Amino acid sequence: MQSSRGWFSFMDDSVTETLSQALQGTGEQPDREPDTEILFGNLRGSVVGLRYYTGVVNKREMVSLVRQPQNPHDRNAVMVANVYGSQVGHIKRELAASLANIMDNNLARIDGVVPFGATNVFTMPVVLSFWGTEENRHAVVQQLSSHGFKLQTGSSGTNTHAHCANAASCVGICLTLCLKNAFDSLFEDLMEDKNGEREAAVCTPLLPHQKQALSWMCVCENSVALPPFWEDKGGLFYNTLTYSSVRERPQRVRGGILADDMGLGKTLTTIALILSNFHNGKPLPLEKCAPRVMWRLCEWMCDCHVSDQSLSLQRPVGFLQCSNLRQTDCIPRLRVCENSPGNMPAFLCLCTCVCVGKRAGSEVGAAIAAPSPSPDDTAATTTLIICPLSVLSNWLDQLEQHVRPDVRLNVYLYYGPERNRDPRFLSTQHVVLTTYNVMTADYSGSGGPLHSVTWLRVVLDEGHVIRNPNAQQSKAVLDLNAHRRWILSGTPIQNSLKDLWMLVAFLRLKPFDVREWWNRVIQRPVTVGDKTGLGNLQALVRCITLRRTKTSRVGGRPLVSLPKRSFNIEEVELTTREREEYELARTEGRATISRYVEEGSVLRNYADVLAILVRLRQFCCHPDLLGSTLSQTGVVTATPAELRERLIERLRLVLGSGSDEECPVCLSSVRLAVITHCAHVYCRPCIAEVLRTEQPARCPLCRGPIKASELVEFPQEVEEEAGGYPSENWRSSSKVDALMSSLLRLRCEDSSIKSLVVSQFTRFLSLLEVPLREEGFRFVRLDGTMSQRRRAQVIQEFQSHSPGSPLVMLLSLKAGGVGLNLTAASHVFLMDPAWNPAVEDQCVDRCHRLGQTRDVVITKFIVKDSVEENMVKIQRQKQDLVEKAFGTNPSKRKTSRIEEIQALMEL
DNA sequence: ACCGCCGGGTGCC
DNA sequence: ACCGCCGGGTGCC
Repeated sequence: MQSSRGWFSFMDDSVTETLSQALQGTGEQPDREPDTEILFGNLRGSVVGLRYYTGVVNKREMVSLVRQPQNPHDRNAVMVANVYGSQVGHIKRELAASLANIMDNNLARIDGVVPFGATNVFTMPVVLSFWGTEENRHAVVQQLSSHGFKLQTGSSGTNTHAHCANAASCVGICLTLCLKNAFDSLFEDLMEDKNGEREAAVCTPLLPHQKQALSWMCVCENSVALPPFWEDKGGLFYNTLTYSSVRERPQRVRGGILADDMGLGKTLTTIALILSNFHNGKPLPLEKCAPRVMWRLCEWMCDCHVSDQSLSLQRPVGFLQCSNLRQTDCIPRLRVCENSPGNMPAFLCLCTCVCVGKRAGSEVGAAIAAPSPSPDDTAATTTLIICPLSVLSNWLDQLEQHVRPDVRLNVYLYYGPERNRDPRFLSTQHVVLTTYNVMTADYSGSGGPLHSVTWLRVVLDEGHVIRNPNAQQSKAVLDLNAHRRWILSGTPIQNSLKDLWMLVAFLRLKPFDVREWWNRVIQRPVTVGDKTGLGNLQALVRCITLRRTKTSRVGGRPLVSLPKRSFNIEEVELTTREREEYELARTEGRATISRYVEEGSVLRNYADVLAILVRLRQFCCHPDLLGSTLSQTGVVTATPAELRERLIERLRLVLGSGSDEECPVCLSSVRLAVITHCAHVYCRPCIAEVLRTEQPARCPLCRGPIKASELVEFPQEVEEEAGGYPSENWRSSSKVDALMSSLLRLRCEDSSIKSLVVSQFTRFLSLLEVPLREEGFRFVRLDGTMSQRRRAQVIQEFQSHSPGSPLVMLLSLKAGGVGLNLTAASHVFLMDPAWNPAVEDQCVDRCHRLGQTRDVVITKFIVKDSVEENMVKIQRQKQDLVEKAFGTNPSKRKTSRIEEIQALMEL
């Protein structure tokens, strides 16, 4: 179930990057991507030599220009090809000389459209559009005019979005924004009733939305419909966007993108698809066998051979997590595998996960391959599933769990050094499961066993990982042979349309699998803000994608009904003694900060300010939280270098405490924190973007010069001084008391209710262990310092419903990935307010999600009359601010930040 | 190509 | 005739 943290941080970074680009985007950065290109103008030219080539075009058809530097007659030759790549002719010599120069120096991208005269015999006209970055405009115009050609500018061209072309401002911030909105609405209609439902061959009953997805997938696989934008024009097939036509029917890939939110059951639906839609819409013929659990136990017990003499087991082939087998039965007999992949729990064992013998290999294979009178190519019988390593065990678990125990599905785990690389063997399996890494390693640019098989179906799990077309794994994936192709991904579009191209290319959606047509027909029009382009994109996505979110509704009813959740703020009164101490610290802090405000040096002493704020926030939780390290030291006497050192040290302490600080660039929680020389904290990707685009680079907060080499890395999770607090020296606090009385009351009312206790301060979690232990609560703790393995253990323990299982989980606010599943808990106690409400929401979502059976109650403790109260007020305005921040400039944001601090300190 | 260009044939009106 | 003009041959790059 747990998705690797790595993928999520990857996603978050790229989101952050987009955001930071959006915030800084002025369109002036040199970027060769089509997004930033503008139209220089159009030029009428002619295509000659038509009679020598077979390529034909239609009226208004788009054509592409291809340089032919090796042409023996003219090294400037520019070939003209139609959408399908057939040569139509050449650009006339004189013009070609000029174009060659522009193309070879990459000064502009040149699109061609044949406006009319498509049936001419000897030559035909072509309208060329020149696209490039503003900085190259002059060179292009110059180059053309030196050959006596003049670009036509204005809206007279045939290009539909020419009117937008001169508005360079289109390219910058507003563009990114309108794109973002566009993405949001891209999927709007996708959750609608796609088709009826279909019965499944799995033993787990499918939920209605899963049945719906299954039948949609079956229709996608079985239908022979044309791909979008193609029309059958009596024998010829005509593309309504490129105006091209072909004689052979353009094949629509049998497959698509299942883009449901995480947790809606993409894996289960896919397993059901494999079982129920084999050839000609018939289910996969499966051999009956003894219930599989017995098989498994046999395997465990005899290690590598089985009592049933008719089957002989393969050699060990990989690693298998056996979490849903009877572990207690098997564990004593397991061999612990020494070279198991690092992030898998140690209870993994070397085992055989498939039993394939002579019988299974030959007879079953032959039965499946029996000839049938259908359009299906029945030679292909195997489904290849490729997934990240982190979800491999999930697939095995789910196959185990959902396939009826009395049938034998041959699943081969293509993983590990001993894997069977024989393509003939692989193609006799029902399912071959492997990882992107194994596939890519095998491929290494040319082929490999997986590329020698023609698969019935290829499934890319977490398919967004192939969004970078330059990555080896993407190239390898494109080169697989398959009849049906599926992408499973909760987030098919991460940050740009470019992500989608790779998916479309994988699905071989004609003609967009060729980058140029994708760019010309979809990407550039959409980027330039063309309404038709966006409509086309929507139409395209709609017919290859099914996406539902957990809030989607189908036919007016919610897709999945989550239990209610309620949110309370519980005000905590400090004791007189605490209040005195707090006021002392506050007055001191106020004095310091108000001095900075008067001097106008808040941002220069930002680290100091943060430290003061964190100190007060910690005080609200527990007076012992503030380590001695945060105490005030002399300020005036320090040299600038010492001051800087001190400030940076302060920041390290602030971050080290677990405090959820905000990145001034992306306005969300700092991820992969780095500290600048001038003592400000940013996400690494955010500041990297500043360094990349600004010359010379300046700190977005104080405008001081920054250098990449001077950034101080801050380790992701720092080990706070470990060890609990000795009970003798321990004292309580008002907030601790408030929590404990809630927990005790809950346990009294219903001892089966489990709670999450969340704080951003890891030390606070340690402090809380003492009273929990004293009151006899069984609890576990999950924080960022724990190994992947330990986390899995803790989660499993907490999620367990057995009588002695923990009632409380102490959870650090930022621990764990987004996918963390803590549905055993139905109460959430947020011990301290975070800057970023989204982080709190995320935390709550860990238990308020699919699988939660109880109503969820969230309690947030806020100390009355304190910074915390002010933080909550600011939080309320936060969403507003974030939205406005898109339109405001950095200096405005800087001011609002100072105002925010003043508000916090009531200055 | 119902063009342009080339180069040989030709040569007052 | 070291030209012009005519008309056939010819034709992408």
